[in-house]
Amino acid sequence: MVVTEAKLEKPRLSAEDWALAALDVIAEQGLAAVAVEPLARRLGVTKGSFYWHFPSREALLIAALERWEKTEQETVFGRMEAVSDPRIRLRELFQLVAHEPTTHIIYSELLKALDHPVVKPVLGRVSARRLEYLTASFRQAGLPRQDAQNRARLAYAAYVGFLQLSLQLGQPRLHHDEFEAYVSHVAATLIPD
Amino acid sequence: MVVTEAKLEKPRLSAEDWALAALDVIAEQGLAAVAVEPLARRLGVTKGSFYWHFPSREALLIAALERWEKTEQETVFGRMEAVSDPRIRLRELFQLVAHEPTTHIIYSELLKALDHPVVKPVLGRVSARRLEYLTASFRQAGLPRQDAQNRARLAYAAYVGFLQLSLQLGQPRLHHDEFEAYVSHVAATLIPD
DNA sequence: GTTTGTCAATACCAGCCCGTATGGTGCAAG
DNA sequence: CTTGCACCATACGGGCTGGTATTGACAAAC
Repeated sequence: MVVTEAKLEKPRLSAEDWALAALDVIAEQGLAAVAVEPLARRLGVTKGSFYWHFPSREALLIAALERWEKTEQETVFGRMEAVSDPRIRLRELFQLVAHEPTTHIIYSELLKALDHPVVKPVLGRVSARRLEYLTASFRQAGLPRQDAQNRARLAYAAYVGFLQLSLQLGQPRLHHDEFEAYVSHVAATLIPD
Repeated sequence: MVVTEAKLEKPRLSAEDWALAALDVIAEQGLAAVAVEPLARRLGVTKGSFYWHFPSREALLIAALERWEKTEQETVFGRMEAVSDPRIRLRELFQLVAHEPTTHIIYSELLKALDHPVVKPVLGRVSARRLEYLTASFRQAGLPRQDAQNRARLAYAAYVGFLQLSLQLGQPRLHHDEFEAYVSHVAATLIPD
């Protein structure tokens, strides 16, 4: 064998390992917590390792966000492209928030770190893509163009707000049945007949 | 005269001056930027002054948030209590976001700082009060209890999301006419006939 | 006019982090 | 076996911040 893929014994990190670890920290404690030394401790090494793989902390953030943006696009859009009926797609979107929340947690954390110049363009692209997709879905559902655009803004704002309120604030602490009822209500309210 | 109220010549700060300055910094650069030494520089004094008024940085945050919570309640609710028609109240709420955004900027910044243990209970109370108020308004507008609660959650999530997207991300960069059209659309969509 | 209380300047230490410089491992190819 | 590369440890300097301690200026009260 050319490469021994036994990662458990000798960690021997790669740049991608650092990027993944950074995304983990973002999901757990936010982007501000992505510091080199704590990350190194977390990975069982020291800073010396990090500065071999990356020239600076900012380079790590860029790499991590780049990676997240790719997987995000594949995950969310891949799952939603499969559904042809636009009315059901919206239900799927809100379902995803509760049932597979990892990507959305990172999105929510990045939303809190928009001050950082590296984050803003990434989230700008992601949000714009999602908004366009929503607008197109509402058009397919029968709304005229202006209404579809405004409805998409409303729906996406509701998505973002619900993320912040539930993940960050833990405010509407809904359990399963309540959540399903809420999703149904949202769908009935926002999706045209 | 007992007290010389000439604040311009001799600053001679009080604890409230520090709290107000802290709120300014929160609105401008977020809660993380509220540091003692930069604040002192901003006020033209040094740390020695600060630690006479407050025992710690956290005490300053508590005082600032306490003050914000009070004025927030007076401002927002005072403005909304005046309107009797619940359907118009929602329009007013969204209008406030655009036309008098200072309080909402702070709310948005605090939303980004929910990690901090001091922030969470404050925003929890504020959000809960607003949600209750919204729920009551929707009930007054004719919705049954469950629907009113879910509609309030939806409306408030849309409010929060729009705040984050517009203030932080600058994503839907709407000018006046577009914004008015969006508000009308939201009202038409969320408010029952 | 001395005392007291309020507010502020200065100096200082500890903690955390970024980034650099340099030396030290292991493994794999020649 | 030794050379080289990939990866990591150690040590250091500098910056920024929180917090403490001490002293100083200035007004009002007595």
